[in-house]
This record gives sequence, structure tokens and C-alpha cells, in this order.
Amino acid sequence: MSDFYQNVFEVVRQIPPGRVTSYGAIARYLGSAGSSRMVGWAMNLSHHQPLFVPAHRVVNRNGLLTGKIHFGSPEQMQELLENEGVKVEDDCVSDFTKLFWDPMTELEVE
DNA sequence: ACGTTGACCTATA
DNA sequence: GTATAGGCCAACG
Repeated sequence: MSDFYQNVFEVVRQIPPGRVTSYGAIARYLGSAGSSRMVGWAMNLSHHQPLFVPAHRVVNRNGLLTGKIHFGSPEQMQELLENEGVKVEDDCVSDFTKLFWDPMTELEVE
């Protein structure tokens, strides 16, 4: 497993409950800005990971639950988000801007 | 090995 | 502000 995916899983795992982030933010935090697609692909691999990766806390820039389809059930992602206190309407996070968790701002630079 | 697709983002018109 | 184009890198057919 490349360090890139490992880092992605680590960052996603560090996302606090009730918070959400975007693929681009993670990609930029890893220094792979522009390669946000790789982050999404990493999420695809997150299902094989032994540890649980809160991929449901990761959404696109618009706060849209684009990856809900890749979950066990599209409803599961929204259920998980609502379970953590994240309000989701029309597959979109209502207070996305407020719940947005930027690793660069929160974790800043190590 | 080549071509297409993909849980995206940024830039230009 | 919305719409379209380009880019990025890896996996799949």
C-alpha cells in the first residue's frame, strides 16, 4: 500500500464526529493537490482496510454525497451522517460550510 | 498495452 | 453565477 493511501486513511480517521471534509482538502493536505480523484479511489480501498474508515464523513466540494452509492446502501451514508448529528438534505450537507473540517486548518502542518 | 472510466477540483468563457 | 473544458493518476476492460 502506498503511503498516499495510508495517509488518506489516517487523515479520514482523524476526522471528528459530526464533521465533514472534502477530497480536495485531503489531497491538498497530502501535497497531491489536483489529484483529488486518487483520494476518492483511496476511499474505495478503505473498505478492504481492517480498521473502520469513516468515508461517509468525506464528501465533495459541494457537500454532495457523491459516494453514497459505493456504500453498502446509499441510505447508509446519510444515516451515518445524521447519526453523528450532520443534517443531510437532498444528499447534501446542510451546514457543510460550518461542519467543514479542513485537515490543513485543524491539523495544520506537522 | 491502449482506451475508457472514475467517491474530483480548478480555470476560463 | 452558471456552463464547459482541461487536468490529474490509478484501476478496469
